[in-house]
Amino acid sequence: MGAVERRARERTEFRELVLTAARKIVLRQGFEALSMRKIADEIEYAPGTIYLYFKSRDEIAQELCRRGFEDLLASLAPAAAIRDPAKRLTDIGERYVRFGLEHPETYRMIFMEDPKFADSVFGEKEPESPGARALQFLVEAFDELRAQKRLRVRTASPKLADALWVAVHGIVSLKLTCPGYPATPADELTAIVRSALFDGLLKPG
Amino acid sequence: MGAVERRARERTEFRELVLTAARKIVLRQGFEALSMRKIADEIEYAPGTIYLYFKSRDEIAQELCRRGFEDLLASLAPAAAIRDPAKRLTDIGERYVRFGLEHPETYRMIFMEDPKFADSVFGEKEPESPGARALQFLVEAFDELRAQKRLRVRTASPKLADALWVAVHGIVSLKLTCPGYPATPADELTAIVRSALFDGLLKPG
DNA sequence: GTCCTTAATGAACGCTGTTCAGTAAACAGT
DNA sequence: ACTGTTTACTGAACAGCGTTCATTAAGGAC
Repeated sequence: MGAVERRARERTEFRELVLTAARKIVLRQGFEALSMRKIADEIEYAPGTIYLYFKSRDEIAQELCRRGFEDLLASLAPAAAIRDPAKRLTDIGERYVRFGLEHPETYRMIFMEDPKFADSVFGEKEPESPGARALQFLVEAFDELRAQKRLRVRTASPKLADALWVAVHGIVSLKLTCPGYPATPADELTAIVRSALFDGLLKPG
Repeated sequence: MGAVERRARERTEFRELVLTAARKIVLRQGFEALSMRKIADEIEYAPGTIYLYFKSRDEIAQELCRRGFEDLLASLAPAAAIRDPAKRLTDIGERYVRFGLEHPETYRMIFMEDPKFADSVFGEKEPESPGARALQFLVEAFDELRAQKRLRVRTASPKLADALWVAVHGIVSLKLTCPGYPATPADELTAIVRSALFDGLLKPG
């Protein structure tokens, strides 16, 4: 009898229903406006029902973060096709900033709210948390640059990757928080940071 | 008769009482735990009373931001004594990062929450909002470098100032949101960013 | 002493996350 | 087909939130 399987399927279907509704609310009204009662209204169930499928509001938010981060990774993926590691890093940076500005609510949720939400992306000690995977992408590019003897610093690749990450994150998060500041457009900031980092880190030519 | 003056004084005294209590709560329990009822409890007044002195919770939060930013500015001030503009910029960056990490709740409140809070620092169209004043501090240093012909880029000083700002902000805000990431310690990140920016922007020597 | 302005209250409204006793429907066993 | 049990779901309830407002108590003026 497939009763057990059917229940499992219905369970994931209901979770999907909730997450879809939650995502819709976050996109339309912002993360802070996400409430269990609004989700319940949206899917036409009583508020209590959601707690039969999710432990808490935080679990829903964390799942949204996990998926949002997957979206971010997917938007960076095309850069992998670029052979030259320096150009690849540039492309990743530009894509990262673009994603953040085009999906402000998603980006806020992952990188600017409570640490416990970011935990769902970076937290798990697994060797391969989604966040660690993304960073590895950067680390490899720096390793390639080093192998090609194009780096003029001895700084370890993971540290260079972190530095690049904080820089692009700074651009996105400041733009999302301070309306009107920084006055310089995001793409110009990205270009300045890129040129400064690369002219500073790479050998001429 | 000084009745009018006395009322005005009592008014600012009560506001001060509220703000002090609010600050205490934010520091002890975090910004999200700040509530009108907790403030009322702390100062031993009814919740409604606070509304006779503040328009809303947001007004209190904005005033806390304004003061928090003044504290940040004050913590950067000693850097002004440094003659060499490059060393001055380095010192400002280090002080900025240190302030952010040592006052996480204050920093969060100003730069990572709702844009309306940051508005109290950067918003007003006055020529001299606190935020604009702070940025001017950076702009002047870059202007000095340019006057000394030590810059190897033509990029306008305000844009270079913005770029430096987003970089240090990136370090602080990522450290505050992602526990454990970036793995590289903040001071190392600061050093990498500094060296990359300066080696990239400044002429050798 | 009376009047009037002002300060302060605390109950109320509608919202929040979360829990839980109660109900109704689906299923299993005979 | 009927009973017994498991399951899904509800909606009322609790504690807390920001905010408003009619009501009360106190202070100053004449």
